[in-house]
Amino acid sequence: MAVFLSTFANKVDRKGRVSVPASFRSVLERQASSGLILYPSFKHPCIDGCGDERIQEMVDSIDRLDAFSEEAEDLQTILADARQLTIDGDGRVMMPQDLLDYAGVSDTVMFVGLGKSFQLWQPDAYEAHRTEKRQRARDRGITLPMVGRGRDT
Amino acid sequence: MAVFLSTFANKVDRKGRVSVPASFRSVLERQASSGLILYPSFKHPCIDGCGDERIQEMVDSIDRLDAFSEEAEDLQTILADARQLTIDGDGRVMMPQDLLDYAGVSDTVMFVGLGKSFQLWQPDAYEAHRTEKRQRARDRGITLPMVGRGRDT
DNA sequence: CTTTGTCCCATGGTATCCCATGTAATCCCA
DNA sequence: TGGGATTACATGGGATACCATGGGACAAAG
Repeated sequence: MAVFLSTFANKVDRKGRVSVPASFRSVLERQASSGLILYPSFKHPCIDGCGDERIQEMVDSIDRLDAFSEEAEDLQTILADARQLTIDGDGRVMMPQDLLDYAGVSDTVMFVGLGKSFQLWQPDAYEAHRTEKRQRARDRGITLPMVGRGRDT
Repeated sequence: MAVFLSTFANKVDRKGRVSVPASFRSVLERQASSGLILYPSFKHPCIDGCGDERIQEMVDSIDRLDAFSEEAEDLQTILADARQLTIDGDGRVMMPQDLLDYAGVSDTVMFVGLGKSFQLWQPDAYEAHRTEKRQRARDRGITLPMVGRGRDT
């Protein structure tokens, strides 16, 4: 499995530790990620996460924008706010308290797979977010222009 | 056989396991799928299913959209709701309870081949769905423009 | 010396593996 | 072509391994 899929609700223990879902860990390992990277989402009250690979792509993408442009500066704040966490021997990470606060997480956090990246949400907030997005997708008549169609991939 | 064809009614045992129809398994194996992927259908009270291959295409397609765009977010809900299941040595998978609930399945589930993908239905619901769709096709006098005739797709 | 993060071990629940059985389809040979 | 033998497949149950989680011990930092 090479992508982050599905959602998992895990507990934050009193020491601030959280188990990273096993399937997410295997994706990260495949990326040769030394750990995982978290940063506050600028669109939602949640935490964005990914592996080294994805951050590298983001850095490259930002680098391609005009230097000193407002857009580039804004996006660079993502990098400034990002935290690199190491996964311990039991598959857990220490969650920074300020990120937990930002997402409103107290004792349970949801890992949400988004393909090449993932998010961490407070359970109720995620449920609301999910329903809204799903409804919107349905209303719009969801379509996905697939790349590689017709190929025998 | 390279496509998902026909329908099969299989039992969900008390542990939540279901045998994947042998012909479906051989299609998945041909795709080099390590398992199969299920997600709740947008349009019907059933479960959509496919192999890794198709999900990978979806991820790539979403990845071409601008990161953080609304469109990408809507589509990512599919990935968030998706589950990757591994097929065990006996050709079975563990069905997630919430997906069973979504489709209204209790003890029997129907595997419905749709060519490049498939669906899982509660038997009665599927029968109703099937007659309705067949009736509509007949009423409209449906035709099918064939593509790629002669190709090995 | 207190606090905070890391490491190690223990535990309960659950998914996975392995083996057994019944049944239906297929094969084989007369 | 019929009928017994064999295989493939779906299904059930018990044993095992994995995973999320909690707590204590140790080390580093202030």
